[in-house]
Parts: sequence; C-alpha cells; structure tokens
Amino acid sequence: MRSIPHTESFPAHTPAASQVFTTVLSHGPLTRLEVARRAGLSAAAVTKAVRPLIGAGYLTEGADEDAPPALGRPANLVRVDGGRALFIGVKVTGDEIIGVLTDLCCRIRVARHVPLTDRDPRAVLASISDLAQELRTEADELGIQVVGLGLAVSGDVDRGEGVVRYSPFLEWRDVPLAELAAMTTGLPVTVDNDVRALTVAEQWFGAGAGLTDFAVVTVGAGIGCGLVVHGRVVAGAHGVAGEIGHVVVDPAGPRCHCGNRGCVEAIAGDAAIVARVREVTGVQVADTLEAVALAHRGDAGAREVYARAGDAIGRGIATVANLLGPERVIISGEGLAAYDLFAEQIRDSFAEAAFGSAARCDVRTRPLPFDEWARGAAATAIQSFIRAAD
Amino acid sequence: MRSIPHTESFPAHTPAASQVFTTVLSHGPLTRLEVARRAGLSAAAVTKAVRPLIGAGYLTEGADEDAPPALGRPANLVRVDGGRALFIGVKVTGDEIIGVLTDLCCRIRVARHVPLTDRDPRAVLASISDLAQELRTEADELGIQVVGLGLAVSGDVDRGEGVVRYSPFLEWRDVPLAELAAMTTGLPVTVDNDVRALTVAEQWFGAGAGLTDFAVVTVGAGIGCGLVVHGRVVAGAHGVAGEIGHVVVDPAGPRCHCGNRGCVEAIAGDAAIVARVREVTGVQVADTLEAVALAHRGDAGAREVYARAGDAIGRGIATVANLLGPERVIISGEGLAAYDLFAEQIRDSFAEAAFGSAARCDVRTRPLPFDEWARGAAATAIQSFIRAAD
DNA sequence: TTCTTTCATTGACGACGGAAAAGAAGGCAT
DNA sequence: ATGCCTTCTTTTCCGTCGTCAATGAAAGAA
Repeated sequence: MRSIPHTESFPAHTPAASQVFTTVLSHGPLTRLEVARRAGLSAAAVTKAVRPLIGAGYLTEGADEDAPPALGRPANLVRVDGGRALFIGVKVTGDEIIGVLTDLCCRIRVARHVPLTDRDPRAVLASISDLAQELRTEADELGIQVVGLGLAVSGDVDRGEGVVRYSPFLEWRDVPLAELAAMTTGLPVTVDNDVRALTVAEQWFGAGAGLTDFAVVTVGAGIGCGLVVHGRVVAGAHGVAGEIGHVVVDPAGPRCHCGNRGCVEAIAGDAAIVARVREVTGVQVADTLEAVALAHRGDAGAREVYARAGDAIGRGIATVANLLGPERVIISGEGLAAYDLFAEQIRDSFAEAAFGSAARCDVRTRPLPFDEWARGAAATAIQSFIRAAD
Repeated sequence: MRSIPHTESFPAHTPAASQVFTTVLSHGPLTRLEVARRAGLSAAAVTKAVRPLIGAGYLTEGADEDAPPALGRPANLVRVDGGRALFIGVKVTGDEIIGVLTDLCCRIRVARHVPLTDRDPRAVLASISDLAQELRTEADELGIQVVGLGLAVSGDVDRGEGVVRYSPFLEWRDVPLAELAAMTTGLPVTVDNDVRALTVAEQWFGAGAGLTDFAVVTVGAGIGCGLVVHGRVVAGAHGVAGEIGHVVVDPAGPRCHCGNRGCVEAIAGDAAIVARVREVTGVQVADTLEAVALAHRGDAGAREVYARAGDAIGRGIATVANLLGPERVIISGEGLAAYDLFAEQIRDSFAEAAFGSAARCDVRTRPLPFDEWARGAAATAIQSFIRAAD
C-alpha cells in the first residue's frame, strides 16, 4: 500500500464511514437501518456517514422497485455506484500478465492479457505500464477515472511496504514494485501476494462476504491457500502463510521441488499430475488438458491419479479445518476444470480427515475465470482506496 | 463469559483504559510514556487512563530503585498491584481437578488438587465448589477478595455462552457450566477450553506477551495447540480449532482413536508412545515414566520411538507454521519431561518440513508445572474481569 | 381522515483521545 | 549556587464521533 501520486481520495474519514461503506459494498443494496444493524452502529450514525458518500457519488439511493409492498414507510436502499471509479488489477505470472479494468464493485469491465518474455523487473514494469495505459484508455472512453492499480504477484510480498521480497517464478528479490509502478503510472499502487489478493476479492465480493473465518484454496500449477481469521487476511509474520501446497500429506509420497516428500502440491499440482499420468498410463500427455481428456475418456490409470490428487487436497483442507475451524472453505483455481475428476475424493478425504465438528465446515467450489486473479489484484486496490482515508 | 453475581467491577470503561491496563499487565512496570508508545496512544491519554486505575488500587506507581541515573526527570514506573484481587482457576480432567489461587498478575499463591471419582456434572460441580471454597478461605487469610473463577475443560467449549458443548473425557454434552458454577460459588465464572486457556496465559503472562501471532503446542496424553492470530485466540467457527493432534502426518501410521491413521497424537501421544515402546522393546512399561526411564537408560528401541514422536510433533508444528506463519511456537505440556528425548528430532523435522521463511519461526519450549493448566483457567478469569467493563 | 407502522433525520449531548503548552524533577555546566 | 537542559508527566482546551431521544416522512389500514 503506497500512494505517492494524488488521484482522488475517498471521503471516509471515520471508522464508522469505512465500515458503512464496506458493508454496503459487500452486502448489496441495504436500507440504512439494515446497514446499522450489520455494522453494529446506530441508525443516526449511518445517516451521517452515508450523506457525504452520496454527495461524493460513491453511494446512490433509490427505492427497491420490485419489493413487496409492506407496512410503514418504504425503505430507501443504499447501494454502491460501481461506475463512480475504476480500478486496474494486474496479475503477473512467469509468462504472461493479465490485466482487468473493474468498477468500484469489482465487476470486470475489460480484460486483457499479454505474454511476458522477459522477467527482468524493468521489462515487467514496462509491460505493466503499457497494459495499464491501455486499460486507462478504455476507462477514458467510458468517461470514468481510474483511481487505483493493484498488482498481484506470487511469492513473498510485503503489501505494507509494496515490496516483492521473493518471487520464485519471476526470480525477483526485494523489488519495490509499488514505488516503481506508482512512478511510471502515476496511480496509487497496491502490491500483494496473488492468493491473498484472491482472498480479498472473495472476502469483499465473493463467497466469503460476511464471514470472519474462511479459507480459499486454489488448485492449479501450485496449490495455494488464503486464510481469513478474525475478519482479516492472514499474512504471516515472515511473509509466509497459507502454504497448504507444502503441507505433507504422505511422507512416502513423491518428492516435491521444496525438497520434501508428499506435499499436497507434489501430488495434486499440475506438473505432478501430468508426470504421474505419464508414468501410470504410459501416455505422453503434454499438459493438464491432455491429462484431463485422458481421464475423461475413462482411462483408469489417469482417473486414479486424479483421485489421489483429490485425496491430497481433501487432506490438506482437513488440516486447515482442524487447525483453524473456518466457517467455509472455497475451492477455486484453474485446476477446477478437472473438478469432476476429484471432487468426490476431495469431499470423502476431507470428511474422513476432519476432526469432530471441523467436518461441519462448508466446503464449496467456485469457478475461476482466467481473469479472476487479476480481479483479486483490483480488489486489493479497491481496499486500499477505501482505507487510504484512515 | 458470564457474570450473574456482582462481586467487584473493574474501572476500565474506555478502550484506552483496557489497553493501558493490559499493556502494563503483560509488559511489567513501564513509564507512562512507554505505555503510550506500546499501546499506540498519546501520553495524555495514558495519564488519564492510569489515574482511576491507581485510585481503585489496580495499578501502583513508584520510581525504579535500581535504575541507572539518567538525564531528565526520573521516570515513574506504573505496575499492576497483583495483590489487589485474587482469582481462582480450576482445570477439570477426567480423574482429578486442579485448583489454583492466583493474584491479578496471575502468580500462583496456592495450588490444590483433589481426585475426581464421579464425572457426573453435579458431582464435578460439587468438587469444584468445595475446592473453590477452600481456596477462598485461603484468600480470606490473605485478606484479599476473590473476584473471579475460571474453569478449563478439554473438548468443545463455548466460552461466550459458558457451556461445555462436548467433552469426551468427562462424557459431557451441553453442560451450562458457567451458570451452574456461578450459582454455587457466587463468583463470576469463565469457562473455556483448556488449551485455549493455557494460550491466554501465555499471551498475557508468558512467552506470547506482545506477540500478535503465535501458537502453543501441548505435548502429553493428547497433543493440543492453541493459536493466536491477529492478537486474538482462535476459537473456530464450530468450536474446533488447534487440533494439531489430529493432523495426519503419516497415512500409513498407527490407527488413532479418531478413526484415522497417523495422526500426530497416534504417534506422539502418551498412550501411543507407551504402546509402541512395549511393542518395539518387549518391555511391558506401565506408563510414560517407565517408558522415559527406559529410553534414558539408553534402550535403542525406546529412543527410536521417541525420535519418531519428535518427528511427528515437528511435522505438526511445521504444518502450523506453513499455514499461519506465526512469530513463535511455544512447546509445553507434561510430555516435556521427556523433552531431551525428542527435542532434536522436533527441531530437525520442523526445519525440514517448514516451507521457506516459515522456518524462521521461533520454536521454543517452556516447562509446564502441574498447576499450569489451572493457571490458564485463572488467566481467562482475569481476562473476563478486565473486559467485563466493556 | 386519522392512526399505525416503519424508515430516516435532526440536534443536543457526552465521552474520548489528541495537541500543545506548562509543570516537575532531576542532572550538568558555569 | 544558579540557571539551563533534558525527560517525564500533567493540564487545559478542543475537535470528533457516535448515541439518545425526539421529530419528521411516507406509506397502508381503519
């Protein structure tokens, strides 16, 4: 979180105002009274907090058209005007960067992706700037100002300082990305870990809205996990948290790139699945798509590999549930394309390995469009924008 | 947390006052300025918060006798007057109850334990009442009032409601223990899970003081874990949290009473160790004491069993570290008597299984006197006493 | 029309914490 | 000794925030 340039500031100067706004943001149109109830404030406080926000155009007011006629004065719903401001979210991977233009409600307006050929910070920065500029042009056409840029990078990221401490995929160490991007784009920049960014998006705009304790598990090339405890995203004292991918579920399992054996990722990560399918079936599948196709054609060996992956993921989730007791676990990720192949096994293994009431945790899935990661980045930018007032 | 009877109330009506008091409580005597710095308040606010607390006798003021003479006006240290109020903490196990009388600084003044023959809630309640009465007599002799009672029970406990939802060892279900104990003792009663209570004690008075993210791991008959994330003890949405004992570290391991294989507890719990030592060595050791003795005499088989237990615990801790990235892990428990037997293996396995920077987590041990569990219960009572003002 | 119900607003009020300045209590230098 | 300096502490003033309780507004119901 760093905001050198001044674009536009959010008029929520009090804790109550912030709380009111985020309540409306996460829980759709609400009456002022309902907002008060949810935010634990008095109705008067809400009225006062809402006024300047409506004045500045961030909130709008309107009756609920299709509401059943009820007794008493009709309610006036307060909602966020998504079109009041735009944000850019960019996810940087090892070989491409994905950018989205979202509104204040984190709805994607435009999505773009460009390949990345050079991982040098300066080259990546240039690509980010170009993409951001392109999206700003789109924003200009909509006639709405872009007021924040969020960047999501995998690895150890210090959001507070805006520094990428270490990113294995990009081979970066201590890159002050927020500062650099702020200089080239002139926007307030927020940098965060990709999984945490996705978790923020779920917390504010997704299946985690309103929950104080939940987990997001991403299945794909790597297996990641974002945790929300006591209503806040867990960052870890040393920058590491949510490393469900490197939880060991079988000490006798295959070796992982982290040096251990039987990590979840070493069994259920894309590379592991492809390698194992080749090994078991003898078919030289090139990637997950082919592996999935093989399994879908009914190949017993391939299906077995997916079942084992599901088992590993289910055990990993059970471990999270046993330790933290979240209300919900949201499974997402590119790997979800193969979800039918391991869904059952995930549930079975989870139910088996979850201890006592931990099994009551609501495990659900959520499709992950290719631009969802970038949307997560935008969500962090929105978060910073709203909190910048503090 | 429930306080039907009115004994005495704590005069901290503002958030700042609470924060100031807990800061002084956790960080020993401090100057007002230092308190302000640590609590994130202005010096003026501290002065104002401290006055009524001194007036009510909870805080005292005094110069630091053995301080090196420094420039400027000498500092006036503020400290908690431990003798201002007493608390009773009781840990209820399946076969005995342990009670302690502590002061406001959670220093143990008197400790007692009595065997428990009947696990029926009424019988247990009677024993608790008797023990509490006995300790109150001691308190009367000291001329200090007892202002709170804390009860620690293993299992699923709802602290907010003061209800023991389910305790396997006691075979209790939905026992409104706080209400019952409040009626018979006339004291405000706090009921909490035993491991969480111990964690509260560490957070306020032990190795967790000042940390916002740490874990307490208890090694003994069971393997438990208390977690503090974002400065608050994790309770779990469904009452379950910190079940490190049922994290599976080896799917091919021995069967656990929970139904799975290779849980940490099934490898490193007291019963598991005794059983395994018998199996490996052929010596029919009766309990952990004999098993430890055998290992200390150099029996290779027994030592191997302990090493394996250490490995399981180390892996379990690594899992916690990978998921939450705590600043510190505090290992404690009755099993610590055998610590020399598995310490090395815990460290090795932790270092091996911890991912990246998670290994930087400070893993330390802390001896656990027999009455420490009860002290944890007292700590929760102290916490409730201070917070009751809110 | 008037009452009832529910939602929303207003204005007075009190509490809380911060800023800044003054005060207090010592050492140190001249 | 006297005054200055440093550091800790207190005081006073003030702005902010959020609640309370009363009032207003907008419907349907009697």
